[in-house]
Amino acid sequence: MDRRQKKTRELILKAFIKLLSKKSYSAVTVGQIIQTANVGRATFYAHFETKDYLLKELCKELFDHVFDCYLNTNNDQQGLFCCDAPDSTFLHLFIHLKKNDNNILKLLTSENTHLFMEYFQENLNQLIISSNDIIKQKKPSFVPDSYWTNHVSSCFISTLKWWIKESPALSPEEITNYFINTI
Amino acid sequence: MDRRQKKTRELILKAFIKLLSKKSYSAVTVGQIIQTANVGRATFYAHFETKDYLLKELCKELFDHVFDCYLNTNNDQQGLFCCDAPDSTFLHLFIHLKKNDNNILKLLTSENTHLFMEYFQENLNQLIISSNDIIKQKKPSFVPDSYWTNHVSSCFISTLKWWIKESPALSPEEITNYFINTI
DNA sequence: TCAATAACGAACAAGTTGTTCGGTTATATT
DNA sequence: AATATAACCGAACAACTTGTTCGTTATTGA
Repeated sequence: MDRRQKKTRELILKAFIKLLSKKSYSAVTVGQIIQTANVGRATFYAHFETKDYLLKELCKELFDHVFDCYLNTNNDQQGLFCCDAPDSTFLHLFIHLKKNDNNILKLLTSENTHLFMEYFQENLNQLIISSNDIIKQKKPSFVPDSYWTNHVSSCFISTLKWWIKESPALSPEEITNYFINTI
Repeated sequence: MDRRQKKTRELILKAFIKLLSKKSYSAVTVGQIIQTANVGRATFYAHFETKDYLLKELCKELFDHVFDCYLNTNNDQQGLFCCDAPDSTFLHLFIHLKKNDNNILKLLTSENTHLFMEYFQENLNQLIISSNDIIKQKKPSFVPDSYWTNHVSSCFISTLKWWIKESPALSPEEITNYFINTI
């Protein structure tokens, strides 16, 4: 609605991302955020109940973007990635995550994995359930659905973390290959 | 050495465990710990540099215990678990972790997974390298060693978390079965 | 017994979170 | 263009953390 709201919200989110690229989540203080964003203290708390909510909102924006890209398969030029090849879903995710490297991936590096993971898992559950990805068909019959979902998303996250930390030079395709074929 | 030191150390560790069973790591404050342990503030900081170090020490004690149990295969009565059956290592771990359920497993429930995981991974690396577990032989040739180690320990942790959260009634044997056969 | 050493606990600085409130500025509407 | 509304400002605030200091007291091991 109000232009001021959007502006302030974006300033805060960008300041947050900027700070997250320099230090870990728990090391970022509200004081630093409002200083970086050039925003009043009361304003911050008018927008975000707490720092955790800020992270959650950030995750929400990121995943909304990523998953929107995945679901919009009817776009013209984007058919390159959005095809019916069975393992394209995860490649797609790896590609998007790699693109925004410095901004997004820092969210995985430190102790704040928990919140990120929680949000990611929700989305991934949806994705796995609603898709016909090869991953879904690979589920062994002797494990419960929830175990399999949990397993897949955990492996995805750990692969992502390993990628960033150990071998950032590898391509999304190679990482996808590791991911799919170890499962 | 000094009896007082051991006593204080144990009081602090026990107070910490007690508090961890009620609330999450980040919600536990040093003030609460020293109050529960009946120990002076300065004393706490004489023993542990910081709260993170306290957790690390706790992890160290736990894992030393668990891994000692695994390595001491020459005990008399304990041959039940410590055999040369290929997948006994992880079953062993699941059993030990299940035993101390309320104390240890709470460490995995919340946002402090990171520190726990870090410490666990160190130990697991050692274990995987030094053992001839079936897990080691299952490594696909196309992935690097470090990726595989990371993968296995991640899956172990996520299985553990799923176990606690979703199906605590399952036996260690069943969980081990899930774990081994999805990898 | 006695010197060393650990624990006590109060007080402290420095930093953090989240709230309040009166004043200022931008916005949407008329 | 004028105005009511809503957002922002920012200073001040209470409450709580962390980690340190230091003089005093109690325990230990030799």
